[in-house]
Amino acid sequence: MNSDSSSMSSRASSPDMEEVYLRSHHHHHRQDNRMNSVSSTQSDMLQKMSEEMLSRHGSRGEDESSKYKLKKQLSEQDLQKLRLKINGRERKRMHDLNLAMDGLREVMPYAHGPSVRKLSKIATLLLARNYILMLTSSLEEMKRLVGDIYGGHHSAFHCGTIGHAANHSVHPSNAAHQVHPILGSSLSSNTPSSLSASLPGIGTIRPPHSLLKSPSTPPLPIGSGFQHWAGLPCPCTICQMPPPPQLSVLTSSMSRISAETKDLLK
DNA sequence: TAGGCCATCTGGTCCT
DNA sequence: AGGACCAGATGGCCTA
Repeated sequence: MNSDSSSMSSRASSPDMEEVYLRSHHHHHRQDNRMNSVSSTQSDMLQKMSEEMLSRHGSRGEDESSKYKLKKQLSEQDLQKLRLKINGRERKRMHDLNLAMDGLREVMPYAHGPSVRKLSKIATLLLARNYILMLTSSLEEMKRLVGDIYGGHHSAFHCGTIGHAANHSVHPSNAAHQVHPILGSSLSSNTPSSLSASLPGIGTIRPPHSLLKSPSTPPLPIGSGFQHWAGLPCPCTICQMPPPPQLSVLTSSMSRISAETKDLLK
């Protein structure tokens, strides 16, 4: 499954393809050859197309019939140009969609790199969904815990004043800060099952054709190696400095999750 | 070689 | 009318 961007770009997904094609029918590329093979019969196809349109829609109203008669009246070359124009738009649309998919992959807590195979589209979407569910759940739990402990007056203090300043001598990405003291053992004791209980979607990467089950379906364990949930960020504003390079402390944990997810998706 | 994934083409439908 | 969106079909590439 090699679907990296280089291969993608090699597939003539450029919006300019249409123009290139219109200008010349000399193709050297694999994809171009395919297009050429398509276009070699294109005249026949277009002829068939217009004939089909007429026969298929012959019983329709006068408007539609005249519409297709009008289309029939277009020269073969015009029809071909129209088809290529439409194809080009569709290619561009799909290309943009793929760019958006790449953008989504970039912000996913997933090991990136030249040696790492890119997530498939379906895996990207499923992982993104689980990631959002996880973040939402984390946020809710964070709010709940802060509310429980400080009665909703969290903003009036800084966590450094309540006894874990030592941990703040390093950036939150430091391992010493992975389990936030505020959250204590309740979080560090989180097991995959408890996480799954609060996060029905997490760890539910499924085999093909059962990929889109509802979150209420029993989730699969995301991997035997995932023993605890650490790495929740400090909720206080001082600790909320922008995490380099792009994600929060959750990244390390989610990287582990996604690495195991990737294994499941192999 | 089968299956997964993908890009592309195509016709239909909906929207502006 | 033209463009956007969608889904089906097709065929190529890659991996187990």
